[in-house]
Parts: sequence; structure tokens; C-alpha cells
Amino acid sequence: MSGKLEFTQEVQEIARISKALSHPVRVYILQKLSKMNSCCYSGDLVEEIPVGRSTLSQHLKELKYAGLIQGEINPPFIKYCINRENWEKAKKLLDDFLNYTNSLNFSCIEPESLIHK
Amino acid sequence: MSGKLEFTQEVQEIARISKALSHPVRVYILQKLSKMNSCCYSGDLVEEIPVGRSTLSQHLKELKYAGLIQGEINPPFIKYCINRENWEKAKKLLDDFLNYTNSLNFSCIEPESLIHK
DNA sequence: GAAACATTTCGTATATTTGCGAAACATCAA
DNA sequence: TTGATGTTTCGCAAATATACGAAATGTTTC
Repeated sequence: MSGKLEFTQEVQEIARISKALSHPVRVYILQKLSKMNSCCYSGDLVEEIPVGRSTLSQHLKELKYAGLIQGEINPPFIKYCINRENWEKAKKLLDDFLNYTNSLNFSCIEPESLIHK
Repeated sequence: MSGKLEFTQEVQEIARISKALSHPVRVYILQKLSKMNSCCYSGDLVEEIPVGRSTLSQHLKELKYAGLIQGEINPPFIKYCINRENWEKAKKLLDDFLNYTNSLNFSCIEPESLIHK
């Protein structure tokens, strides 16, 4: 009985969502889409994001793969918008993770330690 | 005037924090530390996490570098705990990001599209 | 059908992340 | 001082992420 765990579904999901949020381009896209409650064309985004078209497309693909956005074909454009259902799920998941915290604060002294220097 | 932005401080911070949360080992550690409101020894963690000692140490290092935990030397052990101040900041940052969302939901039709297949 | 357009996929190069074991480091106990 | 213990750093290998331009895809318009 080694005691080694497998990670729970929850832990793995949090890591997966966080990974999708771990690049400025993707954060920017999500922020824009979620704030404006509307959709965006890839062409609009490439105007304002300092990255090439094909790179942007890959980031959109990752967000889509993560389930956080969805694309609607509207020829000759493709409109992207937040996937509300999954966005709400992600929100709840991270919210719970961040807020289930005992807010008492004791016994942790600022280290000044050399560890991990 | 190309219109290309630099990313705001906020966007970059969100990406940076998210990156720290983007691995199950690190999520597990943070979850444990934040829930139990106490400290943990690296040796305790290595018992339950399916990863070697040196690898665990690197993950702790990353979390420390990201400012989310801190280590207190307590010979011959090293006690790790949440860095409450930065944890609160991270919480607020992600919370705002996740919740400044217009919750109306219109014009986004489930795609069925082949894009990014 | 051909040209024009928005976007994605492919191929490739580079950088970063993840993982491990061995060795190093620091502290305590004898 | 020597050995035991807990932890980190080093050196390396393998996997993954990021970025770009060129070529391919799909659609509309002429």
C-alpha cells in the first residue's frame, strides 16, 4: 500500500482549464469574447493581437478543443464566441478551487529562506 | 498605425497565474495547502503524489516562484504553506476575469462546423 | 471555371516543460 | 567527525508548446 494517489477528476479538470488560460493570446481572446457578449472574426482579432494568422488560428483551435469557445461559419468568415455552457462550468470549477480556503492565517512565517533560490 | 496591441499587465498576470495552475501536481498541492490551512512537508507530499522527489521539488519551486506558496525551514524539514497575500491577489484576478461576463446569450449557434476538426 | 478572400492545416524550427536518478547540500545526532 | 536524514540542484532525455510562412481548403463573385 504505497499511498500514491491518482488525481481526482476535479484536479485534472482544473489543470486542463488552467492550461487553456496559460497564454496571453488566449486570455485576451476569452476576455474580449466574454466581455462583449458577441462574436469575433479571426480577421478582427489578427488586427489587434501581435501574432501571425496561423498562430492565432492555433490558439483558437486550442480554446475550441478545451471547449471554451465555439465557431460558427458565416461565409466567408468564421465567427467565434464563448461556449457559455462550458464557460460557466469552468467558472464554477475555478471558483470553488480558489475559494474553498480556510482564511485563518497562522503559523506561516515569511521564510527569508534560501530554499529554491 | 498597425493597431497591434501589447497585452495589458492584467492579461499577462492572468496567463502567468494560470500557467502555475496548469499541472495536476501543482493543483493538488495548492488544493491541499489551501484547504487544510496548514503546512506540508515535501516528504508528506511525495507519499501521496505519483511523482519522484526531485520532480516534486521542481513543482514546489515553480509554485514558490509564482508567489503562491512559501517555504519555512523547520529542520530537518521544510514546511510549505500558501502565501496568503498573493493567493488572495490571484483569486481576485481570476475571479474578475471569470465573472466580468455579459450573461446574455444570443446569436451563438452551436456550430456543427468542421473548422478546427 | 477562375480570381479573390478568410481561414486552416502542414512542415519545420526553436523554446519550454516535465521527468528521472545521481550527486550535492544542510542539519541533526551520535 | 561521521553517518543518517530530508530536500534541492544538476545533467540529461523525451514530450509538448509556440511561432512562422507556404500551401491547401472552402466559399463567393465575376
